[in-house]
Amino acid sequence: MIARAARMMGYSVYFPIGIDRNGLPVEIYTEKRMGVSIREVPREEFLKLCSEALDELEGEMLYIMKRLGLSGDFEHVYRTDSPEYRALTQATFIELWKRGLIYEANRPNNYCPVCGTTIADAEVVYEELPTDLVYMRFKVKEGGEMVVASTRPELLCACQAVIVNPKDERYLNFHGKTALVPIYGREVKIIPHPSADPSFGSGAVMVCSYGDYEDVRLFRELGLKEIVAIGTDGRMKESAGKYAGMTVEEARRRIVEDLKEMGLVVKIERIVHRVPTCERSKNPIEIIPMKEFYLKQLDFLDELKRMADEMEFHPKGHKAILLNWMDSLTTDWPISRRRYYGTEIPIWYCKRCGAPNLPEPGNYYRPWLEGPPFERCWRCGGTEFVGETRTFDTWMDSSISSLFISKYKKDEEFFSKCYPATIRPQGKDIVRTWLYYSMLRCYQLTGEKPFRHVWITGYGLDERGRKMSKSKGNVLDPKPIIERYGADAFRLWSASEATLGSDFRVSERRIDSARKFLTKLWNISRFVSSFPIPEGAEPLESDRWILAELSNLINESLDGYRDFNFFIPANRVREFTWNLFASHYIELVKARAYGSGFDGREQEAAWYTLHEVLRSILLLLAPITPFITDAIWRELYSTSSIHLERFPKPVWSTKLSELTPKLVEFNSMVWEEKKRRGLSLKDRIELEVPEELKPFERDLVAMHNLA
RNA sequence: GGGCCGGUGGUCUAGCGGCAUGACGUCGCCCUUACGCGGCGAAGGUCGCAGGUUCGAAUCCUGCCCGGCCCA
Repeated sequence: MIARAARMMGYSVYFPIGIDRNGLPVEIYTEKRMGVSIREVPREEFLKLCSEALDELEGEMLYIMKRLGLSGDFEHVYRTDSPEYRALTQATFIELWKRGLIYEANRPNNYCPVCGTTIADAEVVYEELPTDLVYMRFKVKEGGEMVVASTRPELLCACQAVIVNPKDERYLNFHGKTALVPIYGREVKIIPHPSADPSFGSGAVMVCSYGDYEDVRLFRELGLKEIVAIGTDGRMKESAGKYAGMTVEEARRRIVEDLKEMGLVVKIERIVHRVPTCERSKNPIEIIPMKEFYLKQLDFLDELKRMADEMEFHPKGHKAILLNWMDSLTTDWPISRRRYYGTEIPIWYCKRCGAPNLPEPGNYYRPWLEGPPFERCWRCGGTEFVGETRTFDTWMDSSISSLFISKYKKDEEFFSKCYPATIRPQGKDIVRTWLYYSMLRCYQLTGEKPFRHVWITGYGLDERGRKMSKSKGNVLDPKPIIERYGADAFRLWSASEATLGSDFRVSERRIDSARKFLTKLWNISRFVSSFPIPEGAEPLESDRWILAELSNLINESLDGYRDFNFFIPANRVREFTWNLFASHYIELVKARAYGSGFDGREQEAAWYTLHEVLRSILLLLAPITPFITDAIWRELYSTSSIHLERFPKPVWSTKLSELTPKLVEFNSMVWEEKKRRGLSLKDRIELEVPEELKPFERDLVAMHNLA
């Protein structure tokens, strides 16, 4: 709709179609679909399976896009997993590496044991889950004991401190004393710290590496020494003692049993707790220190916020989602992933000195499979290398789509014309990823914003108002719906269901009512088409009235189109067409159009106006319902497509629209009166036309058979 | 705990300072020569709650309640 509307506003439109094929979701889908595990199948074979699964999905997607009438360039579909695209991702990495924006660091990170990889904060989703809050007895070395509550008792082995709120009177005399960690017997300090909430649990909190981000912060702040409790396989490490090798859940269960036996459990409370989970696998994540590559982002936030001000948001309010996200960032972006189906990190390490060696940008490199395109290590001159096996976060690819489509580093002239892109359409759920990362990466590479307008839609909700998601299984397959109701009905429904940016409920009944409007439009066209199209005519007063309303309609619709808010034209055109044009105007001029009681000049005026209004309605609807409008257009008005036309202009005076309420009211009054008297609508009735409506008198008399 | 968005007839939705918009559904009547996938009409609302500003508030302000999303 955006592309079609822009074209009708006179812009030359470039609408590339791209399929994002990288990343975790693909791998997880493939594992399920093909019944394999990424860890059991050789890498090359797994990649092949992914690629096959993707081809299937892509075929389906492209079919739906075409069937829906997307007016993009299907001749040149691009894919983010093509060698050209990946070469660009790698080239931009190499460029940023050279500029020192990328570094490797070992720090606690979100780790999904199921996916087997580090993930970024943007990929973490919080889930309310029931959890046991275990109240445990800790002996105090200096005498006495205290109760510590935790949802993660299996992390006792990594406990390095106990904190209490400084104002919490229960623990005043424990400040600075030493607690003994149950089972492990390690001595840890009892530290007063404001982040302990006296109202949660016992008010005493154990600080472990790492139960949550708070722990990470406290370890840093208090200078504690981290103990790695959980390994990348999701199992307890040696530091857990007898629990080593168990899964986290198993260890938790066993350690609680043991504590109970030792009489150290005071009570267990069932609570609902916010648990960070992996957006892809839906499993709880662990915070595990790992060595990963990072792209600097914190240093750029001020500039990015300034850039956000230069971009126009549709709707305006959704810029806040982006700014909120920027404000919540506290670490740089971890960009390396321990997965297979993604763009490879183009690095070979020197076997002799370990130095990372990067190739020249421009080609697509697969270091896990191929040798390096150079002979010697830049640092020590070594000649043997080992390739990096990790891949990039998929957003490293997706975030530069606006560079790829504008032929960045490939075609200077084209790039200078097409970058920044005019508009980025996307859902509000990927503001923190696609939108944010695009801004970050494109700014770092070009110093410019990636696009001028950002167009953000809401979520699709199911009939009960829940957000649709693949994991909840409440997603609707658009294919059968399009087949049942038609693409135009589906498009019209999607445009008129909710205003831009707000969530919309998917209901078949409503899609069906959009279809009914198209039938109505079809029938209106059939009626209008039964009259010739006069070259020109002198409109009568009632003709000028509907033309006045038409001017209003055009103005309002174009306002909507300029904001790319299709809700406005979709609903305004529907209302105008059904409730004014069909109900009132067509009825008003039917007699005149048929020529009964009017002369030829007057008849032609009606014909002219009917066609003029229909023509405008079709043009105004063309971006929203391209198929039916084009069919009618070619039948009636042209041998060429409606999609080559421009929007109509509001050339008629809008003055007479003042009379609309009076006219509508009068017609209703007559219909009601006839009904009241048990008259047929054809029957004669004695009624006076009100003074204001005198200009329409002859049409009104004919319409209602007034005496 | 903080932020954002929303709360309007049975359902959904517009309006965001001046008689409450439209759709779906419900009910009744109607072969009116474009359309019964239709036409006309009707019933149905203390516009989340409580205050305040104003000649006037669904609309602005304050507080609260409920729902959703995001963040800590």
